[in-house]
Amino acid sequence: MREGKPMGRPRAFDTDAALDAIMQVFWAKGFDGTSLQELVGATGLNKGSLYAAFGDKRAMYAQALALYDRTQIEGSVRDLTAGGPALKRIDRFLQNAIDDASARGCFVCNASIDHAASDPRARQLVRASLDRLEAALTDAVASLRAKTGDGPASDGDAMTTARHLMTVYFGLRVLARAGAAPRALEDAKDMALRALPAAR
Amino acid sequence: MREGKPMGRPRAFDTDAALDAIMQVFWAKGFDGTSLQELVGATGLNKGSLYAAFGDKRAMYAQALALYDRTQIEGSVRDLTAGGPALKRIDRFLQNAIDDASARGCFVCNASIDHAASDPRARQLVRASLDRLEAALTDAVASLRAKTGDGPASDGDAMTTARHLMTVYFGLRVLARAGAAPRALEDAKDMALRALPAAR
DNA sequence: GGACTTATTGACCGATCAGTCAAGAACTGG
DNA sequence: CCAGTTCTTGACTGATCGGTCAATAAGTCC
Repeated sequence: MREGKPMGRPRAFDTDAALDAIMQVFWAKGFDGTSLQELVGATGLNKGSLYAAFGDKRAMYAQALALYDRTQIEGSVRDLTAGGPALKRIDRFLQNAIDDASARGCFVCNASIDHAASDPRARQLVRASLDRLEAALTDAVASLRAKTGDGPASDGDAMTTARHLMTVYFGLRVLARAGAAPRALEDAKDMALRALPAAR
Repeated sequence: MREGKPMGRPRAFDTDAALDAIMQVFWAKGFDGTSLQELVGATGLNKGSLYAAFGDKRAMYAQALALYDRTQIEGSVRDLTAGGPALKRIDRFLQNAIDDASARGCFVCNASIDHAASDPRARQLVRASLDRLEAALTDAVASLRAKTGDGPASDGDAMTTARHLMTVYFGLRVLARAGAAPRALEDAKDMALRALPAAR
């Protein structure tokens, strides 16, 4: 389905591109820090079109979060579960948080503090992204253990380790956004990697 | 100095109590999420008095952050550097982040994402609090190593470990605010503690 | 070519935003 | 008492907030 053109006047703009622009602004400035005017400026659309296409501000934020999950989180998940040495995959994952030059941090992390506390829909999307990340990290840790043959390596242990890594990841995101020295962040990362079974 | 009463009409309110009320609101709702009206409501003062006593909104936020440092951060620093088993002190420090029922999280952590990115003054205060925490954690880790006699225990190693713990702390704060299951957070905490020299 | 449907546009809405100010009240010093 | 100083109060500002709407444009369907 969805074959023939819909009736009525066709959209004059690319919905995906507009949502991407919206995501960039929310990502950098948060929910309360972003005004409709800024979204108008970033997308080049006018207010009416934005509301018609995406709904109200909360709905725009939710869709921006969903887009972040579909692109950025999905990218991290793919990298974490791809081939190659698992230790390297995990290292790169954490290093990305340190190297983020844009200082926007992680949208999911920002949303956790910014808006997820007051908006159930945002909270739900954040939780979904966190679960996906946790699963991907668990996968990476499990393949790490499998390779090094470090005991029976129950899934529970792998998940515990993954949860630790995810906590470190979000901590790095916060500290990076606070302007911590990269050296301090790399110290934290190194210590986290040293706690991995393969590094024993 | 500051002996005789000042001239003019005396303040009818307790400045410290008012600032505490201001801190509570900013802490829970962030900078952009807080309106002057809410501060008026929380303090019981009217706008004019607030501006006369604390300056504009940014200045109020900065003073609220400073108060947080003087009270909450100072409390954590004291607990971390107090007597008793160092492992227990560190454990309690992390557990506090997990047990936070108010879901306000840590004001410094919230500020890092919320406002420190756009306000140099706030950023500076955040950095100061982070440094204090890092120093206290380094102290706790050092006394941990000293007790277990785990090698020469250079200060550099202790600081590296402290940075890891601080990263975990902030990660826990974010995930707790996002509504993560306490079990997941305790898993992360346990893994972090297991990486400590005394636990080897 | 109408009838119908949808998108665009810019003006418009009331509410709220951060911030100011003049007038009066409460104090000290003489 | 009066002069000087500071604090309180509430009304007020212009700007901006999120959100709506009627008029018009651009398409499809018959």
